[in-house]
Amino acid sequence: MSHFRCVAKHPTISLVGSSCTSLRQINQVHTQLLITGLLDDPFLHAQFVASIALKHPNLLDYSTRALDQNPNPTVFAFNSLIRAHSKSPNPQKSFQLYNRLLKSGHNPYPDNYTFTFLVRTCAQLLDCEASRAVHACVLKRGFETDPHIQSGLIYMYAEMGLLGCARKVFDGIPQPDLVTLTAMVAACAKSGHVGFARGLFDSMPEKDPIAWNAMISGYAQCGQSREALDMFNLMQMEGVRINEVTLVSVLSACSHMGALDQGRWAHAYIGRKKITVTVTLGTALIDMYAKCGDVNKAMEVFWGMREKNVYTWSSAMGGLAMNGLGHECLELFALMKQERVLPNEVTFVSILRGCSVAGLVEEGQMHFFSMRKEFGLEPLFEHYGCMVDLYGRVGHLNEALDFINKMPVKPHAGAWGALLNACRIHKNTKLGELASRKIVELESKNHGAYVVLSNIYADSKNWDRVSDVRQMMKAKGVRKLPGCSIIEVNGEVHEFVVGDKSHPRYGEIEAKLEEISKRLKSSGYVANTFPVLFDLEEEEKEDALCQHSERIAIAFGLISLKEGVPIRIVKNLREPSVIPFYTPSSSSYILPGDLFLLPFGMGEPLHMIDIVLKAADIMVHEQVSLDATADEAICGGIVVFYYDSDFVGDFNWVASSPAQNVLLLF
DNA sequence: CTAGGGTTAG
Repeated sequence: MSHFRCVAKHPTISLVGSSCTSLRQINQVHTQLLITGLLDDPFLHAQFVASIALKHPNLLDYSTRALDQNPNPTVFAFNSLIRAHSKSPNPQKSFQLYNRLLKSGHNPYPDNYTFTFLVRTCAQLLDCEASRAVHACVLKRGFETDPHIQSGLIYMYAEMGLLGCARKVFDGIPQPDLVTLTAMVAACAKSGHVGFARGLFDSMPEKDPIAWNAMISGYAQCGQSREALDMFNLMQMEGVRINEVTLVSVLSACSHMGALDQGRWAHAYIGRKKITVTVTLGTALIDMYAKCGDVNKAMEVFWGMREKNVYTWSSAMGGLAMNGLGHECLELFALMKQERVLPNEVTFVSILRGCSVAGLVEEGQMHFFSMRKEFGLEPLFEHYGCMVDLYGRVGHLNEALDFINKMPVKPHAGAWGALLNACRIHKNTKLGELASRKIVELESKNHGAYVVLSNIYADSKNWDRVSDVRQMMKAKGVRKLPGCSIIEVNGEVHEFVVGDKSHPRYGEIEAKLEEISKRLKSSGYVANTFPVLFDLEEEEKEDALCQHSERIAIAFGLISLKEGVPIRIVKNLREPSVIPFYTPSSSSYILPGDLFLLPFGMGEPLHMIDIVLKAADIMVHEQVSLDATADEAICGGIVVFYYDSDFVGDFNWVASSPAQNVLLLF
């Protein structure tokens, strides 16, 4: 039988991998191999098993059964199956194969290959017990010096959040190579120690594109979007090859900071460099456009993709919901089912949000129940939160509370948070108190609960209570997250916090701020100071209002952007970001001095603010609730028009949110 | 004949 070994690839067997697409064809080849006795050769048998296992992952049972068709299967055959199973939906089956390998006689012992695959299986399963066992076997058999296994172990421990273990492995390597170093960089970043990752990255004697990608995605995953983009610029300056993965991380960073210009640039770059838009890259583009408020562009990318997976569908649906297009979100879900793509938990978050923004309570309930019934998906905390939001937004506060009380799991802060938010929208102080108390019980450092509660009190002009909350926050050392505003100018991102004087052009900014104030006052503007900064004196309030980070960012936009260019301010507050969009327009029905904030997500505090500049007079206000009456909403120069279908033809609309009956015009 | 590091949605 040794003469078979001269054959690099037996023609019949290579047929199985390359041109057999159906089970029927594989069966035919298989039968041939059995009849001719070729499968008796362990070498050819292994080749056969390997090619089905790796090229037809759906037929794993088939290839596993084929293992028995040779009395003495080789380690290679076992390894191929273990490897294939490690990537399958049932990775634990690779352990069964490993046990069979151990029992299968003296000659096939597990080798270093076997363990690289088993380590992968552990990482896939996030199984600590199994990881310890596999690691122990590695040590027992002396494979711990194999660099493939070392990097695998680092990856495995990082996946499980055991950075200490990853580090132990790493420290045991006398001369870590490029791959193990990159694995460690990624491990540190994944565990949130991105600064440490950077130190390690900088110390690397050589870096390839993958190492750079690890660093960039590390920043992006830690929420350090700016650093991710900085890193990307550095990568370009150093002339490192940029690939698809780089751009996915860059787009993700853009999404999180609402950097539409940078995102568009990345999109153009993909086109210019003829980079293939894979499913992953396409999904990242959809997410970027949707989160930056350009939902039309997001959908354009979506429809242009020929391959779509759950991520793609969920992102698009989530993007539609986020931009107030609840009905469209649900239509897309119908289409997704038609295309036989199975939804997962994340898809249902998008669906429920779609129902929520469209105010479709019953449809939301229906989907919530169908999750388990139709798709076998157990609702997670997020879904319960969405349901509370669904009831709460339309004003069914008692039902929302009822839903919380009947939750089969202990209500989490998010569920109470959704209720609290609904209480703010529908001005229910009593229930709001309950909800915020619950949140604080669960998360004592949750500043949001205090802030919203104090907003509820401020709303009903209950100043004593407002001050109580304030005192409580001080006593417990709860601090509000500093809000910051980001503005892009010529692709460069500038960040401002309240009262920020650190910008190199602050002198000009200050002059512009004063000019704005004067012009607004001269046209009769009176600062609307009561909802914010309640513990200050009136003059201080007004002063503080002028120091808002949005205002500073706008002033900077005014001095640095050309007239007619939209000023786009992105806020960092709270995830998920809700981002509106703008359309520059030449027609103007509004007087100069008006400022347009385009809020999305009914009753949400503004996370992202788009400002369309028509004239140099601008005023900005912290936030506006969509539940405010039109009169209330027109404060601080913010104009929010309530939607009236008769208006649509007359106005050049910027953004509309039919579910909220809000139309924003300029 | 096989193997290691980087990627998307909440």
